[in-house]
Amino acid sequence: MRAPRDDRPPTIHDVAREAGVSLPTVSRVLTGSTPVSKKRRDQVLAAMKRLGYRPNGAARALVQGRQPIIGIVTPDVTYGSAQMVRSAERAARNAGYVVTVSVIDPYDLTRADTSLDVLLAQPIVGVIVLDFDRYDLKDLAEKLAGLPVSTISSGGDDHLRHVVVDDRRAARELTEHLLALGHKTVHHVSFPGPHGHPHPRELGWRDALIAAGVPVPTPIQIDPTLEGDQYVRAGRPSVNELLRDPSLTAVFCGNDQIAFGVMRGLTDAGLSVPQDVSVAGIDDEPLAEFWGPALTTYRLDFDWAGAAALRALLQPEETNERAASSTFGLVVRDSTTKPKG
Amino acid sequence: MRAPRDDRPPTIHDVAREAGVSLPTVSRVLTGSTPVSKKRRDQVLAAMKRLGYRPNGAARALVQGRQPIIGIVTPDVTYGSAQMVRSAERAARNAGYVVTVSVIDPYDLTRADTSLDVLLAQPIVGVIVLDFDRYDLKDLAEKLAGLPVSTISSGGDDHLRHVVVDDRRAARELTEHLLALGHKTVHHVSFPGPHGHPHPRELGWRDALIAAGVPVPTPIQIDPTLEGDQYVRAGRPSVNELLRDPSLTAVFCGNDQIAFGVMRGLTDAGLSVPQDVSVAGIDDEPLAEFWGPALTTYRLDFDWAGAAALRALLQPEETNERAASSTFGLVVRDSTTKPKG
DNA sequence: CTGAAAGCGCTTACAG
DNA sequence: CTGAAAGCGCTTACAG
Repeated sequence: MRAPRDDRPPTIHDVAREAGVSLPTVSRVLTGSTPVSKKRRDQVLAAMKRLGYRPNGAARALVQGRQPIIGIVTPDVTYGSAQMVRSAERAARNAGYVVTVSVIDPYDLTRADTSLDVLLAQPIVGVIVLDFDRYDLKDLAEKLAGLPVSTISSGGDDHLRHVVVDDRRAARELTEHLLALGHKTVHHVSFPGPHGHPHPRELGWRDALIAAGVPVPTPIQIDPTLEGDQYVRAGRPSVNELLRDPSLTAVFCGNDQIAFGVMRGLTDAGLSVPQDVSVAGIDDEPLAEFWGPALTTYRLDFDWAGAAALRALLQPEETNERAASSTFGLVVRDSTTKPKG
Repeated sequence: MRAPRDDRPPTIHDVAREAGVSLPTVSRVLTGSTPVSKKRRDQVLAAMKRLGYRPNGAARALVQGRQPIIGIVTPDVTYGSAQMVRSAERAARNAGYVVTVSVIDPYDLTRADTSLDVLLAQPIVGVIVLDFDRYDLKDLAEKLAGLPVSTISSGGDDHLRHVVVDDRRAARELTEHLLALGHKTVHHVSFPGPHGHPHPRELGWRDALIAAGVPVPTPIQIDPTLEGDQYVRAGRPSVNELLRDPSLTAVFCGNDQIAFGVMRGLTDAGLSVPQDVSVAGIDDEPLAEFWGPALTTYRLDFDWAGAAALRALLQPEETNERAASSTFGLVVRDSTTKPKG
């Protein structure tokens, strides 16, 4: 039944024999759980080196009942999610965990299923779901049932540990900023939400328009199957649709990438930003301030959120945090101004 | 010794009892290795559902001797590495593996050590190292000794399975493009290589200048500890250094992000691109074509490379591939032109 | 400080 | 098609 020795890497057993000590002794120098005499410790260390021994995480995990792996599920790899992944990864590593990232496209459920199954077949401690808003909640919740899950979303869900990055509020404030400048209304190129539902960013935009009692233009939808780094491509063509409304003076875009594309499209159409049309994004990517004109946008707490989601997962008692750091807020730059005339 | 039942999730054993079948039967419906009668299969499935059973990957891994996890080590999360991670992840998933990503900063070896140790303590099949050029080879190779490793680098290493994305050639061709336009020489803002060594992109630039017999300006170094998405910030300040040389007419930047920052800095200094100074990047990020002016750059085979590195890891016999697809090559846009006069 | 033994949850020949 | 048993590599009480 046992595979021939050479097929498998050396085990603790080989090390023990090589070092002339018992199995538990090897284990002890590995874990440091119990003191081991210097002499034996050195023998063991030398034997490990000679054999090229590497501990088998699966075996260790089996015994200890849990494995230091945390799964991260993200709908795409945009600036924001990359930031959250990075900060969650850093926090996880500091806590002794390793992070496994699965990009699960809410618009490609067949592949998504495979991805999730592969992820969930791993011995993981729990799962962090980024931009939870974009998933069809029931499906995902069912799949994850029984596992510790922490989510980052715009609103939070009472049934799950969650961290709130308030996209909806950000979108509302951004829209209010444009209205306050004197625009009669604000158009919107929307970031895709879950199947058939608007993203909270679209809801926040709508909130502001309705509260102000101004007309609500039909939002322009971009192709939801675009890859995360291709949103900029969606911006340019959407300009054609925007320009059908001659009253256009201000656009709020579902993220900075889309805004970059829209600005480019407007320029190509002979319009200037912000003189003819004001444009705002959301995310505050590093390039936003370097664009010409520098982009008005909204800084979200991505760095904070990743780490907070990890805390929520590991320490449920202190859960359900809400972004409150000073890095959250409107960033007014050069791409928005008063309407002409 | 056994932990109280309620502390641990249900096992195959619980399912077997609940379903009134034997242990191997449950295992068989799980793996599909052997046919199971419809009646029992249904009983088992129902029991699993009732109990919320989820297979324990660690146990499975232990038995099978290998675990479907592949580690990816990357120095940062820039556009190129994000692309490679994505394509490797996709290929891995299709092959039934899950991918674990560790961002390991070549300039922060203390943290790097922890990261690597956590990663290597996991039961992984092998490791893919992205942008291998940026690491201090000996250290890393020693750590990874004995594990299957595949690398993506500019040159390849005979001791390791590797995939070549020829940065050096790309940098050379880009520099040649600028020289061919009539520039007397080309300045360089360099992308950080491994400690104390130039990155292949810098070498390629130097190759071209030396081959052309033109003077080689001192390359401008950016802060190597910058995060991957912050390179754009390095571009602007480097303009001050560039402008010390009054003969400046062309700059090749170590990546597109740096080029964006440099273009911004030049504009801020009252110079126009490309009339006063030509600027080229390397990577061809999605934004390169949307920038004003659209950036001349070099498209590298990131998508291909990630998948190829996975193949090299899993099928060493067909290893050591070299980028050859049609997506590899110079992309001339608006940011480069002939020198004035 | 050290060793013999049991057990983590699962899969895989083996024998029907 | 099905069940009893061994074993994957490691850790952890237990007994000295």
